[in-house]
Amino acid sequence: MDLSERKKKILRAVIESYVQNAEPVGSKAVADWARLDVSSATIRNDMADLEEKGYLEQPHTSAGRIPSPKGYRLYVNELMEDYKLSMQETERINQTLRSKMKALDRVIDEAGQIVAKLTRYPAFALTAAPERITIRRFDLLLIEQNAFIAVVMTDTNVVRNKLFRLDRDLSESQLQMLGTLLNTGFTGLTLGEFGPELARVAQHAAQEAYELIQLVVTFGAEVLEELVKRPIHTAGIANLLGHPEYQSLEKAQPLMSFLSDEDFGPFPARAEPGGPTDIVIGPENVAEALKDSSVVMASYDLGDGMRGLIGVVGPTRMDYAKISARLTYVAKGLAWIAGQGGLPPMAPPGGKDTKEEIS
Amino acid sequence: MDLSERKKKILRAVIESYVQNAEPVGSKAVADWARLDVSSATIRNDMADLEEKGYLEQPHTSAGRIPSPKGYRLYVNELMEDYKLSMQETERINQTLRSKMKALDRVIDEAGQIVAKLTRYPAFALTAAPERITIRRFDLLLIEQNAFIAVVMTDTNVVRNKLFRLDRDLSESQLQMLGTLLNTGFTGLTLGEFGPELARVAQHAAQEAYELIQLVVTFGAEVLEELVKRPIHTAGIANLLGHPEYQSLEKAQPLMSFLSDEDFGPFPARAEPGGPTDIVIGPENVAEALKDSSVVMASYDLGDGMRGLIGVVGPTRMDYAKISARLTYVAKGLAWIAGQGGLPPMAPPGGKDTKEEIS
DNA sequence: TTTTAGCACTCCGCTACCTTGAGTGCTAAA
DNA sequence: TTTAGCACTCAAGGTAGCGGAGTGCTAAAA
Repeated sequence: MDLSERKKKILRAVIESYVQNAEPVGSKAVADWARLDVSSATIRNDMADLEEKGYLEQPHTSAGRIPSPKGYRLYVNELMEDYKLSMQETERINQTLRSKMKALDRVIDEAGQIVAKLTRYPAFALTAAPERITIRRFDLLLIEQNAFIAVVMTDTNVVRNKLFRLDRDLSESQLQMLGTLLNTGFTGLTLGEFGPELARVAQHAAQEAYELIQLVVTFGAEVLEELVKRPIHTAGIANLLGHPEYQSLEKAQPLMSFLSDEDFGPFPARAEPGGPTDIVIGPENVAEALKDSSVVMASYDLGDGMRGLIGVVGPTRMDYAKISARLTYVAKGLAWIAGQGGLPPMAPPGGKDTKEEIS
Repeated sequence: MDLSERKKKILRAVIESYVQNAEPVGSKAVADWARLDVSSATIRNDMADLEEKGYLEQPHTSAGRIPSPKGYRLYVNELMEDYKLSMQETERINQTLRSKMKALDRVIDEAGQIVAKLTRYPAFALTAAPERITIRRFDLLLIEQNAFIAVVMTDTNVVRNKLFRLDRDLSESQLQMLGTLLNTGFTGLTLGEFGPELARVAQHAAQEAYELIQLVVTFGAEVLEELVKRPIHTAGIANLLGHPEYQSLEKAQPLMSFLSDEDFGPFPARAEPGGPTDIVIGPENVAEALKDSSVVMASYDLGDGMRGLIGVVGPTRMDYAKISARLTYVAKGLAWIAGQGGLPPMAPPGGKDTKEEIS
């Protein structure tokens, strides 16, 4: 089932031409595109063969060929050359990351937007917490007689706070006691273990104290839940419309709705942090709405067991090489920021050398 | 320039039919819709008059009439009857608000999504801080020898935190001193006043201490900046495609891009908190991309000088009454949540038979 | 055996044309 | 002032014809 060198070149030419022009590619076009010193008739024969083998498709007789998902897959696995980011590109990404620099939380929220702008495809970003995430510590700050701030920190170093107002007064020492209770009773517990422990405490503690405990513990549970549920942030959904395959509303709408739906299901994030991007082509997607589209995603390490995932969704006709390169670069930048505790990268994280490329 | 009673009825019939069916309305249809005991010919004459006066428009000769922005304006100001939310609707909104209940911060972020789902139009949500917002207090929590959490709270009771990691160790007492410095030097300052004060401190303080101060103060400035800049959260942009006026890509795309653009400029939020909704029809909008669409928004009070704004964007052909009622209701719910310090409303905030006031 | 040129064939996309029907404005009568 | 009648207009939808790109096949050339 091995393809001859020439056929591979033809397949590659078809894909790259189609990626650029979004139009079926004819034998003549291939002859011009790839400098194979054979006539279009020869290429025609080879293309017929490639179609029979399932790498190419024909929208209709007398149209050119377009790559099939299988064709894209072969391309991604074997034929694709690494795309080198140009100096301008890396500089642009660096600047964006630097200017958008805020608390890491926000960076991740905004990573999607950055990627969407960068790739002109809709993007998504999410963070994945380890399954057994727990609260590491509670801190309580009295700010008025009847109001305090609860600050909780998970064992993955995520910090969240919430302001509580009560209808009665509270002393500093009461608050300290409450803090001690929380830190001894409710740290190191996973989400599911909160309920039983809370019930146990309900028996010992006074009614008043219990109410406070419940309040703060509930908040802690919400934090854990949010992290475990890993909500997906999407950005640049409107970018879809810029690409010809989504010009017809019937094509665009389902995908847009799918992406708008806050939780489009736990992605099968196979990609290893820091590793190569994960490319899922057309029908390889599980979600029905993605069957005609491709997903490219990069995973990165946030430290403390937390992982981040950013990716884009687009037509199967994507410049996988370029998108991959950019995603990887942004992912590296984010990991860098996380590792540095918030300092933006002042130089390209990966240290790449540059090659001329068409943008 | 006063219209006869019959002409008003005709105008209203045209608008309500058009809102429902999205198709130009003919004289015959009006005759059926509104039970005026006159023939279509009579209505035809009146409609011609209404067109001459600028309340109706004709897409082309031999089509029915559609309302002009001026017509909608008259309708909204005088003809529209208050829409009563049904029991099911209020119950549904209540449930959503209750189930989405989290820290107020998140609620506001999600308010847009709730509204988008509720109205089937794209929605936006933002909060507006008073101009002269300041930091009320800093709290620093040591969590490891070389890491601490900074918690800042504004005078509008917004609380934000950030984790700092250092490359050297820090003692509890050092941190306390730092906290005192911050709380004496940098509370009560507006964004612009940070710089000079920081410069002043730079002269007195030791290099080491200054670095720390700068770190935390910068974070405080970021918080203030975020609140003042009031970023707009949008949701449900894909909802646009569900409406016939955005079926053609040329119409939909500019608006979608506009809405995707994180900051579509400071809205002229004329609406008073708790007051009636603000309705901006078609060309009344300043933004070019909105000239063919309408915006309905409701403002609400978040306490401490903070205000929230939620709204939807849709075709000029909107059911203004219904949308207004729903927005007002959600806005009231949010104000309620804010006022109650985070407790979800267990009963409709306004009473079940609430009549929404719309001027 | 592989490559090439030639040629008939297919089918999409475009334009031009026609038909249909809804809705109008106008006129003259009630 | 209202109504009925009628000619007129124009968008939408359907059909026919064509031009062109690209194919598969065949037979000759390398």
